[in-house]
Amino acid sequence: MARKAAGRPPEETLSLWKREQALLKTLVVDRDTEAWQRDPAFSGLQRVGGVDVSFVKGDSVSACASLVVLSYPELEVMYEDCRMVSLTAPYVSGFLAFREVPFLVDAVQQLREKEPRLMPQVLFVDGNGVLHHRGFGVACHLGVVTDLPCIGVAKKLLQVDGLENNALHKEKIRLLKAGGDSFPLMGGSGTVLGMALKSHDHSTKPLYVSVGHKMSLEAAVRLTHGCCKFRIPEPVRQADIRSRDYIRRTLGVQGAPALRPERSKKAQRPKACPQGASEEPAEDGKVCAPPPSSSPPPGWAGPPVLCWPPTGYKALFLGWGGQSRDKGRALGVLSQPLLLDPGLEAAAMETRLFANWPRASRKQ
DNA sequence: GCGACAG
DNA sequence: ATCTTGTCGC
Repeated sequence: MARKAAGRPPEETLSLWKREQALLKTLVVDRDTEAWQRDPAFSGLQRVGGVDVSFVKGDSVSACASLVVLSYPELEVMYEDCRMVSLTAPYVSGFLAFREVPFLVDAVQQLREKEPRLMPQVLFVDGNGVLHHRGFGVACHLGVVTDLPCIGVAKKLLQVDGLENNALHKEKIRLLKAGGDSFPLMGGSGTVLGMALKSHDHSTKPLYVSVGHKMSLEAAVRLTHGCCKFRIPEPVRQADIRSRDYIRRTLGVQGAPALRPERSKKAQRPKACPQGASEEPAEDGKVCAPPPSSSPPPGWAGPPVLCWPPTGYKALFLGWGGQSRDKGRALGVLSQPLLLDPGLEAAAMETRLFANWPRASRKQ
């Protein structure tokens, strides 16, 4: 049953939260504490972790918290823990940790008890570290509470302490794309709060890396770069992928997207990606086409239809034209390959990365 | 079109 | 976060 979000907490609660943040902030260690962090090749580093919380669509309480551990430098998943949780605290900017951290700590604790040998030596956290309203973001919070080195990786700039996503910032991003690897994010106080990082070649949109705990900013940035196959560091990306998949498997087709209205023929033709959409580089040899001998899944009829790629992917995926058994009526396409039968779904997933998608022409 | 607002 | 989709900028 979908539940509603809790409202914004009273000021009294926020005051308590601020006090707790101030208290825990004194425990943050923003320098390298481990030998591998200073090694040029991170020699001695064998396990990197990632955490994430994914939500059930239309339900602000049910979520899946995940913890994954990957080998380093291979970046292969060696441990995965996904669990459904009921969130209590609402999301309030600046207080993300109070919403998500308790469940992540549980996951770390369970790993500590059951598979201590798989304990990651560093955790990548979806969100900021010291780049935060009060210098104590979710990555610091999780780090202090678990005593693990943590790196904060945000996908959007948190505009705080004078940092602004303004024209100057955007200009720096353009320069980044052309040349450099990263640029510092300096707060009003003159302190470097984090770094904007181009996580791989051809990346358009930077990551915002900041110190969580027990690690220097330099090492955090360097390791983040070393853990990126795509824009998002692999540990966080795997945690995200797996928690979303877990929700799909657990809730089944109940959470399946509804049919979208039919698109015009013109609209169905492949066009250029929206600007900035190509966050994952295309892989060679992966072409979007219907599987050789495919037929519509039960309840669907009609030829395969090429659909728009989901946001963030330079990709196509498959859907079926025809009628839904349940939802009835209009010709339409699936917004996700979710309702395809298992074989077809696999095929569709394989074709998500499309090699020759035309790039958007940039207007100068 | 009000601006901001990590996830 | 979740949706989705032309875009840009003040």
